[in-house]
Amino acid sequence: MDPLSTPARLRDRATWLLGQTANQGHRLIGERMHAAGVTSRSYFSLLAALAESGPTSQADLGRRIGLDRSDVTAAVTDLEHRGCLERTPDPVDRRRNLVRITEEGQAFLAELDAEVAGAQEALLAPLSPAERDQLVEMLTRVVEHHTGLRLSDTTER
Amino acid sequence: MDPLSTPARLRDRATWLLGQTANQGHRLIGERMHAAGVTSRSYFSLLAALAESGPTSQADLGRRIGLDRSDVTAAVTDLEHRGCLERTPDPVDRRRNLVRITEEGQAFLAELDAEVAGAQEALLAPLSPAERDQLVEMLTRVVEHHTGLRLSDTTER
DNA sequence: ACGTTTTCGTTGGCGAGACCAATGTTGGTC
DNA sequence: GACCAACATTGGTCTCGCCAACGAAAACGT
Repeated sequence: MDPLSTPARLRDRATWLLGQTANQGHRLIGERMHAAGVTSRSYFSLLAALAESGPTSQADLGRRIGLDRSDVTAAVTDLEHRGCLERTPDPVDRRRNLVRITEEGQAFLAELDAEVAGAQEALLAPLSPAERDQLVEMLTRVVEHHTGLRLSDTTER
Repeated sequence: MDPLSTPARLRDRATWLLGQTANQGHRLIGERMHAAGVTSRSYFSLLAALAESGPTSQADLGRRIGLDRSDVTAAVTDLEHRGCLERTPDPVDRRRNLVRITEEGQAFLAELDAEVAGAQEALLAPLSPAERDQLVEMLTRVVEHHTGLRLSDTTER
């Protein structure tokens, strides 16, 4: 009837719903990041990886967050100019650049982290806390199944 | 510990999990579409919308599946060359092109539909049927909340 | 009846993201 | 010492989503 309704073949597909939901999440995070002065979503991933694992080579950094080495280079260069991290040659292996987060970068990460947390809240607003946990658990299982990664916290029990 | 593990700040976020899952679905569908001779994912959406609602203008078509008018033009042109649809000027409103699906297009849609269905199965393999229903229901609620659309089948009770 | 506004299809282009290739440098291996 | 692998960097391609502008045509307001 409604000439503007979404085709049933789309709206019943989990893949389409996942794409729509992921788009909303991207949009919410993008808006908040942009307000914080960041154009790329990967900056948060980079800073988070750095904060959690100390000085790292750019290649490891990219492998960890699923970013191409070339894209890591560009992002690290920009973040370096902002004073969020330092890039120094590794004295042990002179092929590598040791990237370490600065205090300024940690403060910026905290700011972005708050924005990201707010985006979660906004995205999952129509779901109860129990449902959100359920959703995260199911998605974790699906991602683990297809990537072979272990995302579950096996260490914190 | 593991130097290649995903940062906790990412793997615990619903937005990141949704993005990862959507990417997997995206990849599965892309592979199957490519095998069927289609490079763009929007072709399925277009054919589905046409099959479900009869002859439509390109603008309505785009609004329905969330595609820009310019991109609709390119896709319709290609699908027309493949013989999947016909594009004729609307005698009532001569600004519009009436797009209608051909029998060949319906057969192609059926083929793509089978591929898409297979991708669902592959993506949600680690979930039980009840969990899949739950996931779809929750995602539907989230998408409805953010888009204002009514995706639920209110007509089929 | 007529000027204004809106809609339509089309073309062209922009920017972000993901990906790939080549290059020069350095480490490791045999 | 020769050969291969990994690193960071540059530069390129391709897809998507989006926007701008255009001419044609319909709808609207007075």
